[in-house]
Amino acid sequence: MRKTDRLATIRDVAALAGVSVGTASKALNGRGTLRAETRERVREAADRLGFEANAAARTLKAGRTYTVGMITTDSIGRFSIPLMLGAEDALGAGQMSVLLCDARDDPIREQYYLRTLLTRRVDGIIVTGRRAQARAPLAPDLPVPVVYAFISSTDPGDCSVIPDEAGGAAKAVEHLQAIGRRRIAHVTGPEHHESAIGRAAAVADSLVRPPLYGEWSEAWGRQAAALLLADGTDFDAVFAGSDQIARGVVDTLRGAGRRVPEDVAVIGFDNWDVMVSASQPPLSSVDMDLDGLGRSAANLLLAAINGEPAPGRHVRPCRLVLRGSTSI
Amino acid sequence: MRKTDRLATIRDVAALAGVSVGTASKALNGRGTLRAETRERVREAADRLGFEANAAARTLKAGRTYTVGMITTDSIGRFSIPLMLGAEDALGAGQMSVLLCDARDDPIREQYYLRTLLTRRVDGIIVTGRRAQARAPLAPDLPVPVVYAFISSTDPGDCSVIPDEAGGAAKAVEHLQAIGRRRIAHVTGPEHHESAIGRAAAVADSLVRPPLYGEWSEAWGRQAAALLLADGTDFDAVFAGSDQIARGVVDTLRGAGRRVPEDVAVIGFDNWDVMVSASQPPLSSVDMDLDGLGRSAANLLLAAINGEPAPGRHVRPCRLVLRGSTSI
DNA sequence: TTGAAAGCGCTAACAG
DNA sequence: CTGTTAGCGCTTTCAA
Repeated sequence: MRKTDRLATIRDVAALAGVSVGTASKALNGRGTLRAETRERVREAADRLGFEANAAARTLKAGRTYTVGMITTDSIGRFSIPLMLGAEDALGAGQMSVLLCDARDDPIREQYYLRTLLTRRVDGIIVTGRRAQARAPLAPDLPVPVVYAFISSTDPGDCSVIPDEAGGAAKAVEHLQAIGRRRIAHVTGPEHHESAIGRAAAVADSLVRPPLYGEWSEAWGRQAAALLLADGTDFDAVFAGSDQIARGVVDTLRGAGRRVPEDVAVIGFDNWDVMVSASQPPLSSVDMDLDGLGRSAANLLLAAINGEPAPGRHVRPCRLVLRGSTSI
Repeated sequence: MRKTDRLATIRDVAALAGVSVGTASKALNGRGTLRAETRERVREAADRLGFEANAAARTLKAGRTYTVGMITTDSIGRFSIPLMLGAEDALGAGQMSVLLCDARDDPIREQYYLRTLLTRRVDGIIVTGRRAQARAPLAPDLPVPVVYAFISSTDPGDCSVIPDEAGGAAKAVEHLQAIGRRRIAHVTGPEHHESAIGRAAAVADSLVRPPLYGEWSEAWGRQAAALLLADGTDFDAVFAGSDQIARGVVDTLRGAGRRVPEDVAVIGFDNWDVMVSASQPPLSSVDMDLDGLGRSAANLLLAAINGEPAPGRHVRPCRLVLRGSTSI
């Protein structure tokens, strides 16, 4: 970068190169037909001045900002981040920048950000959130394409990309069965939480007893495991609704002398590195591929921006990652 | 938001209201002297058309974008997030938007993003990263103000906001001493890691034995605790370099029959909610106030944008959060 | 092969 | 009190 104080304009470049601004523009953008020597001279001048074309001016002319807005409805957290990174990655490859908006569960903030994004004429908007759940559309009839990622829109005409949580849960239980477990317990989050419900429903038929609903915390995992031990449930596997729960379960089981995975195999959900690797033994877990979800969302958005919208709910598979808690 | 397909321009508004664009502009921005009735009529027209002023046009005129770039040098992670949120919060209050750039430890990416931000004529840039460490400046002589947050710039003339890690460490040890502990061990991260070194140096005089350096992981915490138990060190407190390490320490101590905090008091570092609350007992920990750091950085950037730069390293205090692992 | 000029949407200075 | 006009920086016809 050069040491200018005011950023150079194309007029400065043109002047320094001794050409008109039109010529300078062509030279810098490889348009039109210019003498190679002229082109070179302009490039050099631009270099010397540390010239960077003013995006606002370009936008004004082109009607495109090459910017998308990313709104996280609830605060940015563990789930939104990989999503955002995936999206940012895919968008960056297409030279798009990302405007970050953290609405923090506040509808007022959300609408404020929406207006900001509209004012800035973003080419599109990605909406994401902390939990995989349907939410009301951002606003009716927006003049730019919108893609919902992780969360989905209640309007089926909107474009949403969501993980196949039920499928992931099924995979977990199928694996437990494949390693010979038949008495599977399920410990998961709150009964009013869509993810907890959906995953539980997907595995209900294979459970040795009704799911235990509680919080998404290690403490609940410990509590639930104690409960299972206390009430005499005969179980040889636990499918946990989150890695935190799984870890609590594992700790308590081992504390009570049950071997993991020999006596009880355990599978978590989220594949959260910190949890799965700190657990003893390391946790097998269901990975929702948030990164891929974000990338998908970004690509769907890019397609929509280019006039090829793909409305509807796009469901992406989860994958099972196996570690010590299910393999001996 | 209205159902237009192309966003309305001020000319549409003016036409609908039956006034000139100049008048419309004044009406919408509360400038000049207009009849109240006219003002109202224009406002209504704007409303009906769902008009949002084009930011690019404004930018072109005003020379300001009301946008700042946020570059995370290493990938966005646990430390950058609260920072970013704090900054975004402070900036949002000033109507500034944030362009997110994740450079992922890749200098090429970083320079690419820098150019993007310059092209977009951001009013300023915040640079942040995963670890509190000095780094080379983004580039020499940038035409916009830059503030480094959490990480700092090796150029003392740059503006950096960093946590007082040494102070935080001192606080931790002072508290341990205040509750009567005299034989304090220190288990921390890699010996080549600035944070580990700085914190260890700050407490060296109060330690019962040289610090144990290892990884920033629970596994290392467990290992180190086992080591302390095995080599016969007589200790009644452990100051851990991270909450993860602390948690590993606690688990192993309890497993070996030492009571926490009765026999050994433990303090962690980072005050990472997931860790401190899942630990049994909950962990006392040093909080670097990343959120406040981000807010500070944003405010320093805003000041610099307004022509009042505050170069140099700004050190912000850590605070000790007390929980069960140090109080009986 | 190059230059001149119009115009993207908006604001502000100046006329009327 | 309102309208006209110039100009922010750039790209893109259209002429020369």
